[in-house]
Amino acid sequence: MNDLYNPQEIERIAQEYWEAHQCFQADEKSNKTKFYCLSMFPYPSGYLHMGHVRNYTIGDVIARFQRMQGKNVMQPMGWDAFGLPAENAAIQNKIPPAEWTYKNIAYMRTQFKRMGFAYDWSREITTCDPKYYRWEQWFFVKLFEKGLVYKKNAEVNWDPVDQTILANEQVVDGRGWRSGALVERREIPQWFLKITAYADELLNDIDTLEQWPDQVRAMQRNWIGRSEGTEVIFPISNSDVKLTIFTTRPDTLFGVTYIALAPQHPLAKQAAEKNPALQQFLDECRNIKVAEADLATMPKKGVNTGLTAVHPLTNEIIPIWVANFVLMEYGAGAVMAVPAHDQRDHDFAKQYHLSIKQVITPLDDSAWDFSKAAFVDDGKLIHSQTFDNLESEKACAAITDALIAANKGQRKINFRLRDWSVSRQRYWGTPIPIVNCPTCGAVGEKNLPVVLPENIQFTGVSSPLKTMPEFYKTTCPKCGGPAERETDTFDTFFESSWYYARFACKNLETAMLDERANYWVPVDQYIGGIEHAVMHLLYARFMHKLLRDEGLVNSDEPFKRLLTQGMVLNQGIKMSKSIGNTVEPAPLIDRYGTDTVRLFSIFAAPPEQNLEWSDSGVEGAHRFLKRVWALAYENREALEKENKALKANTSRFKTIQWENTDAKQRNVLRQVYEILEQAQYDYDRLQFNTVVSGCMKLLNLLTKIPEATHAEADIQLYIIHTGISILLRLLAPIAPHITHQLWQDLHFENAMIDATWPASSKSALKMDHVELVVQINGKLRSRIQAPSDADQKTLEQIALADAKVQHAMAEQVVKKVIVVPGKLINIVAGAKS
RNA sequence: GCCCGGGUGGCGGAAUUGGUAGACGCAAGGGACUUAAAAUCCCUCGGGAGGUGACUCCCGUGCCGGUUCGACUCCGGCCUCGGGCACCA
Repeated sequence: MNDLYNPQEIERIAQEYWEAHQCFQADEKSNKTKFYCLSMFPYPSGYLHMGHVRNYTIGDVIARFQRMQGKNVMQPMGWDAFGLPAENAAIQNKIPPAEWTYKNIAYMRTQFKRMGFAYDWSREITTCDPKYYRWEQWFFVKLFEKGLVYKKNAEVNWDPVDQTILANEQVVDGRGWRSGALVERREIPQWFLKITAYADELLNDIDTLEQWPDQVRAMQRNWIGRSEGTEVIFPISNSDVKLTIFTTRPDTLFGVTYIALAPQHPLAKQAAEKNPALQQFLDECRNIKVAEADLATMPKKGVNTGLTAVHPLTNEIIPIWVANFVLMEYGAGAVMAVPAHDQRDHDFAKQYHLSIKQVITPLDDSAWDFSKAAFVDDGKLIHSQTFDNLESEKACAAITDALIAANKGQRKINFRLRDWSVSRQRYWGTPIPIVNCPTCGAVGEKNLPVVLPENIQFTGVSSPLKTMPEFYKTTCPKCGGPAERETDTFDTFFESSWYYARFACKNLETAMLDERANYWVPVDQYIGGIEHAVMHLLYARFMHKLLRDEGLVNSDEPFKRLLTQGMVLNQGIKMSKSIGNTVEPAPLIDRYGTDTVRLFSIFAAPPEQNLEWSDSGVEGAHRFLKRVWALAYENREALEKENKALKANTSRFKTIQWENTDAKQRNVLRQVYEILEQAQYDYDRLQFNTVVSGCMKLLNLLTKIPEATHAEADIQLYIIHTGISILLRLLAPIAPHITHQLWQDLHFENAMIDATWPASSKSALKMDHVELVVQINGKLRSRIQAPSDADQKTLEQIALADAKVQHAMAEQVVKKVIVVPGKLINIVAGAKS
């Protein structure tokens, strides 16, 4: 052992030890409780950044902590290897996406290994590997045969110059990022998965996810957006066509003054054929990006179609408009507008001078100025024929019943959630295993995998697959006749929605999953960025239910406990290449070692919050580790000797007479155990930054143990021995290398990786006296000492007898005393009445 | 625009969930050691006022209001920063 902390050397030694003993290879044969710890796998962008370091350190701390709790831990790692950046790199550097991706993976793997993460590398998954995606293709064909897959038209961002489809992020100010051309919405046929068929279950099961953050559960609920309402049929005047709309406020039906259609609504398109102004408006709407945020923030506009509808209950004639804010994807792509009782309808009505008709009046009969705003709350009906005087809730039911009786409507549950579009018109993705046969139609491919050709030229104009007859020309699996493959590929969310299960049986070649998946899944702890709170997690939950219904897993949910960690910021803004404020982990590891970088990223902020980068904070973390090393070195000989004596059962620790020892010494030992208890609590609630604080406190305590008399030498050594053994084990999940080395050098039992978690000590924690705070009217006035078993009356008496309390009370009288045992006494005082 | 979070010293954050605001660390200032520097160690450190002094008092958790014996914590209304919004992952 060296008296200087040399991280590079000890980190190499520790990692070699773990490797040689295959410490992190998980199997299913253990009789310990299993614990599956999974961090969201990364996109292999090329190098490890601080966000990765933080994310994966958090996961590793949990995995190592659980292992020390005696669990059979599996912590795997893999690569979410398909995606847009590889195509962009291919255009820029003229390298095939596959080559670029594999090179990145190889480099990033070495960086991960350097971090000392406790991964079972034998389970590594790469999603662009046909051995992985063939099962995804197989499963898709199953779903296709089950009728859970269908094709329909959907809108995409179309770049007319590059002749390609753009991702939302590739559209900048309405123009293609490379060509600069005005982007258009274009309808193309796409494959969809029927996630809406599982909407109710996905919504209801959120209640079972008790160990997910409430925030994420709320976001998922809102995304699914279940709403109960009524479908109302409005016949079009002088036509057989009937227009269907969905509303959650049928009580306002008599206040409808116009109907608004989505620009993509078939009726709008039909009306535009004879209406050039309308056609121009529809064309204008084609220049809006597909993203909902763009739709919602642009100025509200509309055009009158000239068509009218007939009110189903009054037979009034109602004008039909087209409005750019109506979503074709939601409800029926048309809304009944009630400007008196809906703010957006109100704004639109004022803008285009449409009439506003009040049908709801506030319950307290207060006046409302409808020229200023809509009255959107529930109330009492007026101007609604026989429904007058009904309150909103009852009126909704009554009006819906009347519509049903008249055959003009029905009850309807609507979801905001839309079916999952899994087609991407991109090259670098999993080929969709569908063959289009001129006689049989779309047929699922039987001969799997459909391998993506990797050695290609990628230019960014269209997908190379579309120009490769050797790829798309095939024969129909059904009739054997000539046919063509789909050239679209899957959304990369598809790969990331089932990888967690495949880690259980990565090399399985005869099936997608086997019984091992049921051993490991559900994941006990899933860790990832809050940016994945809705889409990734919802798709993975959906996929899990599909796997269950196919008999491949036997649980309902994939992730038992979820931790969503914050981002790494530098000077208050997200670290990013484009802003140029990134901090490279590699040079820091070279300089301070992995343990320092891990320690800092754990200590600087709680996992769920954003982390502010600080160079001097890293120095501080390093300083702490050096002090830990120094403390161990100072006590090395004594501890080594004592540990050997403990093994030989000749230690004098057993003979210590605690009752007769100085209170100062017992006090130190009590604090050691208080810190241990707190750290345990913090580990359990995943607040690791305060675990580090606790370790720092413990170190400070152990370096300042009060001078012991000669007779207390054994006691002092006992405290040091206990303190250091607890400190090293508390720190081991966070800084595994230094603790591995010190544990060994001080001759503690076993290797640190196999050490057991420290047990608490009730006797050491026991206190005769406690300090309580005395408040007067909630303000801190004094502190008192009291026996820890004193009752409320006694505490009250001690508090009132206190000199400072008496001084502060002066002329006031006691009105009430509140006693919080072990904490405080609050005296409610006031002037004599 | 809609949904979901965050806001506490000069800075990162703590306060076990309504009970001592500022733990722990960083930065800063002062001191020790050193020929010097680095490293290390010790002390001070939210703001204001008073006292020679151990100390005492007042203010203070984005802003305004409320509930409570007591509010960083709960409720209502704002301001502000961030995440997501279906083809970035």
